[in-house]
Amino acid sequence: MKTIKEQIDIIKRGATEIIDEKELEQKLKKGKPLIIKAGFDPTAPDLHLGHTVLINKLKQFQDLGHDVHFLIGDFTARIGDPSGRNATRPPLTDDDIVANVKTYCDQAFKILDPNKTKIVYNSSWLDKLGTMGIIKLASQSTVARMLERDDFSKRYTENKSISIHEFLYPLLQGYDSVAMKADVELGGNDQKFNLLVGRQLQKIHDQETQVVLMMPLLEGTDGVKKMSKSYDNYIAIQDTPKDMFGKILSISDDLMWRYFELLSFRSLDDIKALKIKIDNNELNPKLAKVALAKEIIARFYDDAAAEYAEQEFNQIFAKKEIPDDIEVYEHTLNNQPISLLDLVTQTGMTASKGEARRLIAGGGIKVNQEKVIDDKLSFSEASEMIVQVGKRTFRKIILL
RNA sequence: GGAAGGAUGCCCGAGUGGCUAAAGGGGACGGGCUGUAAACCCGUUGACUUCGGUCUACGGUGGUUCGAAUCCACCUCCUUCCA
Repeated sequence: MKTIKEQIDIIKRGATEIIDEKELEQKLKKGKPLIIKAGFDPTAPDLHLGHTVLINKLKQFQDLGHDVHFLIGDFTARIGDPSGRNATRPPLTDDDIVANVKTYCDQAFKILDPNKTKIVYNSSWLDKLGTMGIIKLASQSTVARMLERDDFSKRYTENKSISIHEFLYPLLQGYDSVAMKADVELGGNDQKFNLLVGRQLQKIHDQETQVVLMMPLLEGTDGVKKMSKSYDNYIAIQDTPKDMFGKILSISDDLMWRYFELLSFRSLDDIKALKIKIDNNELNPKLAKVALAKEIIARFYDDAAAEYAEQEFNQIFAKKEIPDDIEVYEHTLNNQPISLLDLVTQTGMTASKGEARRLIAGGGIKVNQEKVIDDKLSFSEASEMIVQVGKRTFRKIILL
């Protein structure tokens, strides 16, 4: 059993803010496992590295002997949460939710211990709330209070619409904490308001207030926006080792440190030492990035997969060779010649013939390692070729 | 319920009858340079095409006109002010 000081150090690592640290200490002093709450929306079954920042933290709590509750926000998912986005999300069906939750857990359990994790659904208490319950809940906060939330006040002053039910989400999320008697709630930085509502409501319900632990939002591979599927800047847990390697290598050097801080299990001292080496030109930043990529791949696959991903990467990009396992596409000629434009579009390498034409004009398509110059190129004889679009899309095409 | 303003391509945004597949910016993609980094430079950014054009597209539906993103009518949605 770790001392309270040691526990707090582990809990604090990487966190942006804890409200309130003293309360946390007091809770820990009781020596009982704490109820740790973290909510997930079962809308996007693809977990990405951004989610793992939080899951890693849950894992740490778990290792410290606390009681991790993985909260599935199935109630809200069935309504279609529009918060933060302009476009409303389509509501999910029950079947969708069941399927999503399964994929969710499969992925999360690559980090968390399934035997020590309780999965709870907020529909199990929110369904019972009823209209009166919701109105009562709504009476426990105020419009002014809601407008304190950044995105609400911003949208309000910008004359953008805010639906009434959006005010309900923080309240429902807060009510989850009441129903769960949460001791600690984990959330992203952007969740601060909602997390604090939990404390407020617990107070009203005469409960001990939860400690709120905020983790930074991980930037996506573009280094600017938060990692998110909708921005297409994410590295999914289910990405192949090859994709993971490529995506991690393509992040900027600045961003690499952020990833080290939030995703690597290396000690902070270790990371600092690495940075000093690079600053002194003793180490190519690329090599640090390779190490990071391999560490992460090994976490979700294994060392061999990480090794192989690196090899393949070097083959394609360093040596500019062609990868081993290329998707094969067969086409039967039937005495009809086929144009490269058609071929490349049919295989899905380009979205349209127009795009293919433009790519050729810009020198972006190669056949058997040769840049294609003529966009009228076509093939009439049985043959085999490697077609490359851009830097990373390869296809082996067999003409019969 | 009354009044006013608005909706344009992936996003923001200019455009008030033909020269508009629609300025400009962002993003994205491709090329160059590199370490598939950043920065920078160049190019592309609706589909089809026999490369002559054809079709689709400025919230929706109709209309005026030789011709509409642009004018008119109705509708939908958003915002503001008044009640």
